[in-house]
Amino acid sequence: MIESCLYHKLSHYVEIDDNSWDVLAQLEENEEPYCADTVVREIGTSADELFVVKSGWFYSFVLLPDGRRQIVSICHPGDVVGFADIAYHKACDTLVAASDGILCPFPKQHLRKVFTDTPRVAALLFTLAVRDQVLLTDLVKATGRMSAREKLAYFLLELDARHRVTHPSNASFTLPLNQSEIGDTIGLTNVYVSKSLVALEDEGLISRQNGDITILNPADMAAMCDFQDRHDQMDVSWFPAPR
Amino acid sequence: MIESCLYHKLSHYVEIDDNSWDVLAQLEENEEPYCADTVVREIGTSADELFVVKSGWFYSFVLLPDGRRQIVSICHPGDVVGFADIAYHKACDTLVAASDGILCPFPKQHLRKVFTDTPRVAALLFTLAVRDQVLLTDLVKATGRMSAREKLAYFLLELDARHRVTHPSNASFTLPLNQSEIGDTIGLTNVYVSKSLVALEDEGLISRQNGDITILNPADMAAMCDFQDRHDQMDVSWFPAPR
DNA sequence: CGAGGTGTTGAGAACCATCAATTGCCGTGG
DNA sequence: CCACGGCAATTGATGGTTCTCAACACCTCG
Repeated sequence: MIESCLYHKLSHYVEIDDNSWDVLAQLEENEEPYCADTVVREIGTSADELFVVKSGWFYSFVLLPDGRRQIVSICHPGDVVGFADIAYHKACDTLVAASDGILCPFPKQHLRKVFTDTPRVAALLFTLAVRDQVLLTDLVKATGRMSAREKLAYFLLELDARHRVTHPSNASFTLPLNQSEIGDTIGLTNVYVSKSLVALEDEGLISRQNGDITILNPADMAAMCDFQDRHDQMDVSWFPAPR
Repeated sequence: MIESCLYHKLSHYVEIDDNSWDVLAQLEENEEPYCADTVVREIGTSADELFVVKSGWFYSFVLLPDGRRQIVSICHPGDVVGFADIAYHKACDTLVAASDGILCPFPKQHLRKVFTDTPRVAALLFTLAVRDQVLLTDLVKATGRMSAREKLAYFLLELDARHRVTHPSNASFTLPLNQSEIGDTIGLTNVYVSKSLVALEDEGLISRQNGDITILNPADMAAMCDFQDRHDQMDVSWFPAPR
């Protein structure tokens, strides 16, 4: 059993038997490196592949005709990318590399075998997809109903929570996104992201040192934006038994 | 084979063999009626059930501590509700009846049998869940990056598209939501929803007659908010074959 | 007739966007 | 080594979209 990001992340939630693992490992058979800011897959092009993130950060976004951009998903090592495209023939968003990184593409058709042969893995993938959906409801809540400072508190706590799954001890994390990208995620301008970050820092809620973020007061920040950690656990009780 | 909302809706996308249909029919075995504005399931309570909507409209929302509300999903007859809760032990949102209606609850544990015995149905449910995810990305795009008028154009077109799946000929549809609920969906106040609706009407894009909405100029409205119809088709090419 | 829910309209204020200028940083090339 | 350009972040001034508060009209239902 090879060590992998996907395994590392999933084993946080559920015990993966050898049979399931063989199937999962097939998803990471192929590797494709990408440089920062490279487009992986354009919106509207054929959506016949999904990806496992092996290293680096990626994100996907949609554009309005006049150039306004909304980032809808940020992807870290161990994440499965492209669930949204399973239901459609064409990609619903554009996927780009936020930093240098490696993706493992696998064909959508591969899922057929997963569903027929290893229902437990299918259930696991289902759960991952559904978790993405919950993350999106959190994002809707933020973009729809929060002030700028609350949006940023949510954004930073969410990245922190995700980081903690694989790095439980780290109090701070590196943020390889610029302020325009942050704004395009939570619905602000780059200018107001800057002003709000300064505000959070002045209040003593966070500190920053060249790209690294430290959450100084998680409790107050979480109260401020009603934050829920979606990454610490999942419900696997209904999963089919391992073969 | 009994006629049902679920069958009616799903058969729009994929041929459902008898074996699959038997499994799906089990999801609708039990019925529970709800009056308008009744809470079906509170956020934070045990999430061990999913629902098929048999009749009426339902929606689910989250609240911020100070009372701000964000509606994250609107559910019509034939929809499966509660995918988000599959990944967690506690419900992530509160589900209420928007109008009088009937739900068919079924236990989450039921999915185990679906995944082991009927992979094709599992794939179908997976696809429905993923479609919900795409609808959420559309909503994020609207709340994060659109003006009030654009948000409303998107909102109305989305409901219209959903309505057309089961009522292809109808040019207008009934909207059993008040303007506060509309605002809580797309991130506006009830006051500004009113003003923006009047604006759309003045421009000749829509017309209203006591609760019914008619989209007068779909093309211009769609261009205005870069609308994509997510309901006209789905990709079922990768599904396991019927048994 | 009165009460409550819903929608409309107006005035004022607040928050965030827009525009513009400045700083600092880094890599490049003279 | 220094000059230069480009990108990212910051800061300030101004303006606009939307929110808030308030009043009023309408309808339904008691």
